[in-house]
Amino acid sequence: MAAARENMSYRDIKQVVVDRIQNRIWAPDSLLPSETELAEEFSSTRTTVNRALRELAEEGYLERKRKAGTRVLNAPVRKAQFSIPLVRDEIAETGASYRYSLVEQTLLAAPDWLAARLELTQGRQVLHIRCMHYADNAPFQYEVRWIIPESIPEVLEADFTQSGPNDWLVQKVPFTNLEISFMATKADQAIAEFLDAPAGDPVFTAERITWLRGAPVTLAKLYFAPGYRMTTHI
Amino acid sequence: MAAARENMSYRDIKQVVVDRIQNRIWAPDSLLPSETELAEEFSSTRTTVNRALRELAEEGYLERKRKAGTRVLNAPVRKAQFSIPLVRDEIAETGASYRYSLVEQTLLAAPDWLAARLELTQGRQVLHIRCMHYADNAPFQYEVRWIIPESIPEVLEADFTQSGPNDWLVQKVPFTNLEISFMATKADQAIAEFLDAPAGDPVFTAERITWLRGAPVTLAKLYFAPGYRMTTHI
DNA sequence: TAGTGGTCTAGACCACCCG
DNA sequence: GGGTGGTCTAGACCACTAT
Repeated sequence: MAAARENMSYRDIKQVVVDRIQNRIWAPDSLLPSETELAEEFSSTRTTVNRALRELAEEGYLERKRKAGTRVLNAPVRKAQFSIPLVRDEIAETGASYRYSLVEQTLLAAPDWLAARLELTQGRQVLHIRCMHYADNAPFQYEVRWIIPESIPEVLEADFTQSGPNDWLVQKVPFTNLEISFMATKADQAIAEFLDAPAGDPVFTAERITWLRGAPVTLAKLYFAPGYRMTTHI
Repeated sequence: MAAARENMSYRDIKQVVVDRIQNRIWAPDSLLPSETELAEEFSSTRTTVNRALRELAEEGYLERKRKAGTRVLNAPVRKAQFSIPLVRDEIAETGASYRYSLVEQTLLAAPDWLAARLELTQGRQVLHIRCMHYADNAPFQYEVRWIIPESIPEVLEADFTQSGPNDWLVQKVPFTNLEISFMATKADQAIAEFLDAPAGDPVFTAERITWLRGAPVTLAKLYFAPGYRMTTHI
């Protein structure tokens, strides 16, 4: 069968390994030859084989343990990757025009549920923003957001009438920790009105919490217009 | 400031780079020093620096181009990763007990929408299965699935009374291409009944299509019980 | 065309952990 | 204890692309 070929790149090796897994030459739960042996078979080096196997492990095909060796995973715990783009970009990518509109901006005391969610001490001041994102003038996403000025004081001077808090935050808050949840919620009166959907209808919802070096910066609830699907291929 | 240290691993280097990005020492859109320069600063080698920067690029922090160099990304197109576990495992992880129950199993001609969705020629025979997954005897997920026997003939002999098609497919279909979508749907009568929720309520729904070497194998619609959230941290 | 990242080689030491 | 993967080094050639 597959005789040793010359000049196999780590990509080639990945492909061969995946093929063998898919064709059950290496069945689920079975042990692969050691890196050294594979390097020999592929007339390659252990470094190159290592990279191939390491990436396949990251992709969920293999499990690797020192001494134990490399094993084919049977559970397809394949990792789905979603990129979480800015609404603006998400809309632009479909070729539609993007429009933003501010609905409300107020400074208020953090409601209890928010304080609990973000682990704030009570009575903290927060900036509350509601806004809309349109694609080709049709409602695309209704955004309800809370920002903690204590974590990012400049926000009190920011102007959200022309562009959304998302755009602003991206410029101000470099890279942080995120928690993203997806769920289905029932459209209340406000959501229904802004998304132009019947009240009570199901709405695909994302909740996104952002931290900057341990301090909570913002919580956003993103309500998507009816028909929205989040899709990925692996 | 940070003087060159000895023995920095690629992990250390990643950490330093992330810190510098977060502290705006390397601002968004700015260019990093070349790998060679960084290797010198960190008293390391280009290989090691390369691995650190490569991984950070995969994680969405950096953009790398030959000749152009390595640039800090400003758009936080951070990639959210979700693992898509078997229901059984997902339930087990919460510590709850898992129970499976078959609702219906029929062989029928593929409905038009399914044929279109899977790019089947019309009139193809499909196995239709409906089943339930319970966590601690409470409804957790209602599964509606179609399997194409032509792609995997053994399915006609399989027994789905004791365990679900998911478990069976995992054993039979090694690794394939997946398309996963998430959306919010409205509970119809059947969904409502099985999930023990009011009809018309929003239901978090996953649709999963699996291919085996280009041939469509199965389409599954997974309806989650009220309150379900899919969450990830990055 | 020159500079950057992409990749490979050959070798080494080490950490982990199964038997 | 010994074999496996994890990582690092030092060097090389190459592919791409900005200029």
